[in-house]
Amino acid sequence: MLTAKQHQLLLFIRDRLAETGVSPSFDEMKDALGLKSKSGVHRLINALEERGFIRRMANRARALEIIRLPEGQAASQPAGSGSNVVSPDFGAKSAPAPANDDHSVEIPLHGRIAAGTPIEALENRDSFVTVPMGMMGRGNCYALEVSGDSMVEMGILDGDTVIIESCDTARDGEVVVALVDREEATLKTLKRDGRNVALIPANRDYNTQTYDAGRVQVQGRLVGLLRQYH
Amino acid sequence: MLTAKQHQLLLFIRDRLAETGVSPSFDEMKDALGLKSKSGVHRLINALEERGFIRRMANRARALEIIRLPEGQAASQPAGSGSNVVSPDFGAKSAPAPANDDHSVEIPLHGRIAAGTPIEALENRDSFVTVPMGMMGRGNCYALEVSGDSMVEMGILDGDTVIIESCDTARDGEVVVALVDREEATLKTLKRDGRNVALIPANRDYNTQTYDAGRVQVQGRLVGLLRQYH
DNA sequence: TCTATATGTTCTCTTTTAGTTCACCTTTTG
DNA sequence: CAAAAGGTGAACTAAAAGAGAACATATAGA
Repeated sequence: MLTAKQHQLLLFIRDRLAETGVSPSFDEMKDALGLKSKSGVHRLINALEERGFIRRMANRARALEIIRLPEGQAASQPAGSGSNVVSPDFGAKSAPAPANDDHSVEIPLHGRIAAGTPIEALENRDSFVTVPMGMMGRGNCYALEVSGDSMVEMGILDGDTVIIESCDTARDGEVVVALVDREEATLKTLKRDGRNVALIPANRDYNTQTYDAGRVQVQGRLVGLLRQYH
Repeated sequence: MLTAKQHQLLLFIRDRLAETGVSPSFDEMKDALGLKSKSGVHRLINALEERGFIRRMANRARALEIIRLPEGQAASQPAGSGSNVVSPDFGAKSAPAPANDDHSVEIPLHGRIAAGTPIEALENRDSFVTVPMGMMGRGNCYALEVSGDSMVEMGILDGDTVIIESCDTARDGEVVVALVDREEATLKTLKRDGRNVALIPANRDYNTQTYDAGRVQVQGRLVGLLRQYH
């Protein structure tokens, strides 16, 4: 899964975070790995992000976060709503009224989904997302956080939260969560072609992958999307 | 995740909250960090809010609240409210449960917005949209339905519902609802250029419109987006 | 209602720190 | 061998941080 250097860097970041609570800068990581240029670090960081081990805020200093660790070691709590989140108690002045009836539901956030990597199983069962009722499908739904830009041309951006309705079949042209070889979960448009199944990204920089139908398993279909701007 | 200063400030706020139950004022934070101006504190607070470590109420004095702490340390309970802590009653919940608490709010759907046409005033006062709490800004919010494709390259598609926080100013680069000549409302990225204001679409087929600042009135800024797939 | 005080927000300017990209080279590995 | 991973250095861009002042807003009391 990881190369030696990537692994080394990941552990260094973890230690720094645990010790000081502050992520290391590229220069510090460069020194820690004994490198002389930080562009190497840059590439390693990209690799770690692509593989779903860390998350970071684009163009922000020291904004790294560890999402999981390779085999064995326990991952730390991800951002967002962990168990220690406390709900605010806004005094409602001109504030909109809380929706106390059945206009919304909470569904579990099962993790992140990226092109070419498994869903992080994110066993945090205490991660939930509130979703407007109307956005749910009929079946059982859960949420995933999108990682990567393989679907940008369909308006699905990195960081978006997608609502997935569990199902094991899909119509041609639907966007689905597909598991390939029981390993890699991806969010793609599905098209069938005889015995083959095509998983089509919405980004010119990525290629359509075609597999034998037996290798692809549909896990759900896209029914909604939430995005927050900061 | 955090820079040294951000981390330092966060811990200071936590300690103050634990000791006195009251959040420190900007001046106190300024002194605690050894600064001579509180504008720096303001920026740090914004960074902490953006990263999801604290929450605050707009224009309220000493209204900070710690949501979580960086790796390791446990978040402290907020002063006044012990009752509204998210209860860890997972396990029995594999089916989505209705959200009967304050995780979502209903905001009015004010109509549709398109490039170059006024918002259809949609005086249906009975149109509401349910929105997850976390997606709201701090101010007064309302929803609009997007019509047209002038923002597709930012992942805002025809038919999407956008959440707008009412405000009359915006920072450079923010996506805003702008009223031109008190007539045409559009959803665009705003950039200032001296006396002029540019409204930039996210679609190669549309042109940036530049107006004298006096002709453009900001009505709100984009804070969230909802999309349903059928 | 007016006003003083405390507090929070914005703005501009400057310096420092940090992240990104690129061209090119070397090492490792399937 | 070829591809992928790793490494270097430099130029460039952007964010963080500090200062100081003007302005906005909330609250309580006259």
